[in-house]
Amino acid sequence: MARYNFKENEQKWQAAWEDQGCFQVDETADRPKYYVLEMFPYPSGRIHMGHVRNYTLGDVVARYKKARGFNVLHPMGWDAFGLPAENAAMENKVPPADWTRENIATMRKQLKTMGLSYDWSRELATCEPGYYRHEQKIFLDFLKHGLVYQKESWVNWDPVENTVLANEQVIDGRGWRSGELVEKRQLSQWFLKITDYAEELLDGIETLERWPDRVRLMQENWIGRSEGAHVHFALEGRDDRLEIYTTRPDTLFGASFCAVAANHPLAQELSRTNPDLAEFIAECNRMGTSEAAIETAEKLGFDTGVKARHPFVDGKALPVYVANFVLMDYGSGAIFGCPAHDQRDLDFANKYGLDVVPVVAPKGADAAGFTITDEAYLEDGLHINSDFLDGLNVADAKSTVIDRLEAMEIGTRAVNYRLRDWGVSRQRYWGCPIPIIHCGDCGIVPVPEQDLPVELPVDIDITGAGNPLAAHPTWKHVDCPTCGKPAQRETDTFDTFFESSWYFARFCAPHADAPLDRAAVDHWLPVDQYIGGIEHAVLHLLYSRFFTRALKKCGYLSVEEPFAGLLTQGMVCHQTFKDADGKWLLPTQVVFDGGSAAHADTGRPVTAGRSEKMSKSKKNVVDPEAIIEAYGADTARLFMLSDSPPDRDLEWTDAGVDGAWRYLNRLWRLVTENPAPRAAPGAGKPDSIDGAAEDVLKAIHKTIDGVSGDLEKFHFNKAVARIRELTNAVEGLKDDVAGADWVRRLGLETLTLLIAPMTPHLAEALWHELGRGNELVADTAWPEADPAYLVDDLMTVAVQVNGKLKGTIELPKDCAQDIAEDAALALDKVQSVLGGNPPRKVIVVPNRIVNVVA
RNA sequence: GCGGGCGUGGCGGAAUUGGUAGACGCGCUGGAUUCAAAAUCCAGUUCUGGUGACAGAGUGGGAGUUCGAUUCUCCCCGCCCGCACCA
Repeated sequence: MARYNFKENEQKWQAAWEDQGCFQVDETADRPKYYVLEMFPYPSGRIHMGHVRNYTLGDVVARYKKARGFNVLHPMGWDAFGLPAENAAMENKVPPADWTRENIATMRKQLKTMGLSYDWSRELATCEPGYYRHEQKIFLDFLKHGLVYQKESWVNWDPVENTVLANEQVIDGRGWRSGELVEKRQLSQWFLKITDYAEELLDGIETLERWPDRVRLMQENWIGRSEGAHVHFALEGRDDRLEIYTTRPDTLFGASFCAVAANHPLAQELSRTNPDLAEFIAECNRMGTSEAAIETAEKLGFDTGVKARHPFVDGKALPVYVANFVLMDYGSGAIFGCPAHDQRDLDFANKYGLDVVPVVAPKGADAAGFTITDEAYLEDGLHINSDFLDGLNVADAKSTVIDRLEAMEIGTRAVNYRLRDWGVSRQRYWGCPIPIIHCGDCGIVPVPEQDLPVELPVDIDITGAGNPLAAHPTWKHVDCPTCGKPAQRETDTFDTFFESSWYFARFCAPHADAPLDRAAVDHWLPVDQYIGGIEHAVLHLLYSRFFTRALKKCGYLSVEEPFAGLLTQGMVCHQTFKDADGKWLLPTQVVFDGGSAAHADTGRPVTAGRSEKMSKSKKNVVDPEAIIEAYGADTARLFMLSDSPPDRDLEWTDAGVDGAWRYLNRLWRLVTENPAPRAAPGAGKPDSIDGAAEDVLKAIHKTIDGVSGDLEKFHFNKAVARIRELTNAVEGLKDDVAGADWVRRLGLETLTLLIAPMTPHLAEALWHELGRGNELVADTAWPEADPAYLVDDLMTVAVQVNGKLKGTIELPKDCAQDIAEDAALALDKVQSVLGGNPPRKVIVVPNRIVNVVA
């Protein structure tokens, strides 16, 4: 029995695709466009199973759409700036550029063994000046259009990476890469005005119908829109006013204090003459922002002695505290506290002995007797103790009080967002230099466009201490482009999410002189289908949506949403093992003897842990290269698609891989060991076809129909199941029935075409075996289902008595209800249950079911 | 705390708008082939009882709507994910 030779075939057909330029695209094709994109990888060194899954999913979509007649753009590139290159430089004394380029070469080679249908002529790497010079131009355009500003601000400082992090990069108070607790520091930073687009980004979510609800919701929460009011409190003995933000202006009559953040200008000012306050503020800044820190931290306040005048109650003055739970970067960094209707305010009031005045009482409650002790009342109700608001419900009171505040010119209706502007400055070497020059006389001077790119210096010493660009002896020293006097370059580089925020647009014309080629982006964008991990739900995917709008403002493109469809794939998981000492073990270090596992070398017992995401630290990784070497790319691809829906986690199992491998060989044998199908193609349908062959013929067309639908909806696992079912049917077809050869051949051709997007090399080999000469499946159209074969003349109808299945009957399609009823009642089992009595009722659902109610 | 999702055989997972639960695969059992093994092929495989035909139960648990519920409603349990001192 000849096994399928995957090594020979995979090389052969990859070469054939490349020689014929199968996957190179152009804009002139007279076919509808389809842009499918997978999130490009960071070139960390080698591809991992997550890549294999991601790129297999994308490749199936790309090949399927191509077969369906679309002009498919399917590019690949490298998200090549980032910290690991600098770490490698420190450890191995290799320049980051060399390290990155070597990794790219390795990973490109690995990806090519997977047989992915990329247009490699469009490959790009973000660390090359040919890419980032355009990024610098875009930044300067953003600057011109008022989308960029610099400001001194409190930032998240990662003490391990020695750099600033964006809010989106702080997970649970820790750096998203380092895992270290983030500190607050004040630095001068460049910001992109993503908040200008908060409303648009929020509204745009509605239009993203082909995005997972989960991601849409996460972005919605991240943007965090709330409606309320800004209110200005006059301060006793001072000229300035305190501006607070509240979503409950209706509770103003219950106010008993005001509080400002530790970093609030008022707190800062007062601390200069008050050492105790200065110490309190310093303590606040030291406090972590992690979950644990927040949970355990006491709500602390420091009474500044300043009093705020109540806007409506003459003579009522509220103490102004500095409080550790008030955030400077939300609202205006100041609040008023209404203890009766906010739990945290209540806790604070109880701690510091402040008044608790209820101003909303449940409908029908005795207003005079309604008191609050240790649980705040948050529900709707009617206002009490509130002068002109008394008797109103919460919504009406809000509206009324804001009208009054506006009339008095001490407050305004306001919408507030949780979203912050995107700080893009990073104190790193391996990133895109920010094209700005700081001049003592002229201030901030953009690098003139003709001087772009500002290239990274190659002779760099990376020590890990501080910013290497700032430490370079000459790089930062330039003459001011405006006045010619000595000046200094900006030594910060961009956050690496900057590069990935527009690469999908660059792929449309990756060799253009301008950042984007208007005709090309107008043709290709938006990306029709984007595929990648859920971990970018609020980072990359939100930044890209913002960038697209910003690029539109600068006249680069016309779309607002970059990704029309989004598929978020699950993780690739694998069993974990620990030895007796609790140390993680590689799967290869474990041997199974009966039901128990033992260490391969020592024989000591091993505990099998739960399946978790493949990671080096847990030692449960499987190297794709080894799998492709042992089984071939098609086996790996098929396995990735077979077992789990793409958005769910996938459990890697050796048995599953074996199963995929066995199926490939089964199909191979079915084609190569059966002489009849190898006859020349194109023979007409024979006059006589036996019923058994006719059934297979119907199965063929139903499978085409079903698989097409599954692939449209990305139900790859169901498509594989259907293909295997058809394989069983074709294999089971007896030789001696009329028309068997012809039907079998059609079945094998169909199977070949249907499986081609998933196992493209095998499909080419089968196509060749089927006598197709030099025709490539990659250039062959998707099969069409003949509607005539999709319907059956006879339907199998289930018969139930009182909802319990008693048997099935064969009925002509769409037959009369009384015929169905009679046939069902004629069943012995139905009769025995009825016991001679007439049925109380019979429900007939045509072509599906007859339910007899006894 | 807020928001969202999920729960189906030994396992991964299928089941149109409510209409034959367990497709397809993995694993397992028995058999064929083989000197033997691998590979391959055939048969079986939700659970319980029964040699068997068959009977009963069954989609996390409990109630409800319905002729009929994995699917819809309510309550509870368990697991997972996101956000989190957001005023």
